[in-house]
Order: sequence, then C-alpha cells, then structure tokens
Amino acid sequence: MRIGEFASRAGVSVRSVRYYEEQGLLTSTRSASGQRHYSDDQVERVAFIQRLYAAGLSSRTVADLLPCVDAPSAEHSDAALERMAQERDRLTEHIAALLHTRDALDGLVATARAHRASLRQPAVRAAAAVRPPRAGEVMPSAWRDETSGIPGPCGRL
Amino acid sequence: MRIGEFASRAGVSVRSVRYYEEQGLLTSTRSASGQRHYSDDQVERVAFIQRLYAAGLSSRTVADLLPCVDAPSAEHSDAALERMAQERDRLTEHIAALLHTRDALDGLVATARAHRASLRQPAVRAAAAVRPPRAGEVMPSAWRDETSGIPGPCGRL
DNA sequence: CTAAAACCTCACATTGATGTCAGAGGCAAG
DNA sequence: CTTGCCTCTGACATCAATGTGAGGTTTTAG
Repeated sequence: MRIGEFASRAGVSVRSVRYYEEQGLLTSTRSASGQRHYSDDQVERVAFIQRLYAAGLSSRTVADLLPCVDAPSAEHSDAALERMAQERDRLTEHIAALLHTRDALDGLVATARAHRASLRQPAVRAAAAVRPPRAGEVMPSAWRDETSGIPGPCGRL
Repeated sequence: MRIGEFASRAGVSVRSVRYYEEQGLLTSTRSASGQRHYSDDQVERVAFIQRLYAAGLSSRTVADLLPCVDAPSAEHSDAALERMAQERDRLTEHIAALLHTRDALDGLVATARAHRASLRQPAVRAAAAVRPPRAGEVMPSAWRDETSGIPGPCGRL
C-alpha cells in the first residue's frame, strides 16, 4: 500500500511516516518512480514506535533498540541488553512519579468536592496529606497577595 | 531569598523560575530595585509544578488549576472540578499505557537474555506475546531486507 | 571605593515531533 | 489527453520549556 493509506491505517500523519523513515525507525520499498510502499506488518511497527514515544523514549533511543527487536542476533551483546533494562527502569521510575502525582490530583479533587459541601478547610492541606513520604511538608499558602498583575482566579476554565 | 538561591534550592534554573512567573504559576515580591524575592513556601510550589509538568500538563493547564489549589473558594465551580477530574483520568490512562509498554520492554529483555542462552527464537514473538489483550497480533518480521541505506545493527549503542 | 557576582529585561537560539507550503512528477478515470 | 488526487523533496513554521547572550543595574565582599 502507498503512504497515504498506510498512514491513515496506522493512525499517524503522512509527514510522521516519512519522519520515522528519516530517523531509521521504518523502511519502505520504493516503486520505480520513487513512491514508498508498505506492508501490513509495518502498521504494527508504527504502533510499537508510538508506544515507545509515549513512554518517553526519543527517536534516537528507539532507533538504537528497534533493530535488536527485529533481528535477535549475537551482536546485541551486553550494551543493548543493558540499554533496554535501563530504559525499563527509567520507565518504572516515571510511572511511580505519575502515580504519585495522580494521588495528589485525587486529593485535590476530593478536597474540592468536600469544599463544595461548604467546609472551609484549605485544599492545600489535603493535597499535601496525600503526597508521599516526606514529612513535615506544607504546601505554599502564599500567592494570595496579588502583587503582580497575574490573572488569578479560577473563572477562566 | 533572591532568585539564585531560590532556583538552586528548588532544583531548577533561574531562567525557569522567571518563566514560571511569566506563565502565572509563581509570584514574587519585588525589592525597591526590582529584584525578586521568594519565601520557603514557594520552593514546594515549584516542586509541585514540576510534578504536574512531568504528568504531561502544560503550563497553561497548570495555570488554570493552581489558583484553585491555593484558594479554595466557591468560584471553582463545576468547571474547575471537572477539569481536575479530567486530567486525573487522562493521567490514569497514560499510566496504563506506560505499564503496558513496560511489559513489552520486559518481554524484550527477557527474550534477549534467553537468546544469549543460545536459543534461536525471534525476540519479536516474545514481545508480542507479552503485549496485552489484542489477539492474533503479530509483530513485524520485516525490516530484514535492508533496501534503503539506513544504519542497521545494534552495534552503535 | 572597587571589582566580582548576582540580578534585571529583552530577545534570539535550541530541541523533537510534526504541520504546512511550494514546485514537480506519478497514476487512474473520464 | 486532461483533470484530479496522490506522492516526491526540501524547506520553513510551530509549540513549550529552556538555554544563552547582550547591555545595564544592584548587591556583596575585599
């Protein structure tokens, strides 16, 4: 199939497909006139690339790892293995941080809900309470002195 | 404290601190000569901002939500609450996707290790097997015909 | 007092993935 | 053959957070 259909099937833009090729993440066979052609398999590949992007890997890193995914040979010695494990760990850390932040957001939402039930306790405390180990920590109660001309209230959502 | 100490205490660059202020995420009191001054509280605030950034929120979104964190008032009506809950859900989805990708990486690492034990099974299969619900899915076995002059093997890690 | 270090504003550069445009050629249907 | 849609390359634009540098003022240390 040609690039247009391929791109829409993979759910990305034509531009992106060309970019992936430029970065060495994807190959295409070219017709005599120079047009790119793709097989169904490649669609899966794009999905995988997207997932790695979402995981925070750069094009460069993906380009380093993908060949090892494709052709497991003796060459991917310790270095590649190391790199993969390392990215995995980075990802694990990142996930932990996100869970953590999500908890904070949960706290905020909960407090907001509670507040709407007419309680007058500041949201900040609840958010801080939800946050993890660090003890004795207090969220800034500042910001109320609107010294600079910065917007302010919640109206503009 | 002045901006230099503040920035290093918060673990960000001076430039970033000024940027946060420009974006309405942070305020500062100014001395007569125009220099910014910060309180200890603000350090926490920066940490929180960083976490929201890491969670994929944009400056704009953070600017929308932070005031509600600071001053829980009746104004953060449904809109703000909605927004927070929505960001939380987005985050949850994102986390799920990452867990998912991490599993795939785990699969790759495992396969690579297995391969180093001299087995000849292609890594691709293992990775796909680890991946989640979608059935009948097969990773691209292509890429071996190196038609274009794209780099290739794993050597350059 | 003087020099160094820190600060100010303004403005332009950078990075990564992608959008967009221009000019030219390819390919199928009428 | 022509019209319309798709593709090609190449280049410039975008966005967000940050880096960087110039040119000038303030604060601090000797």
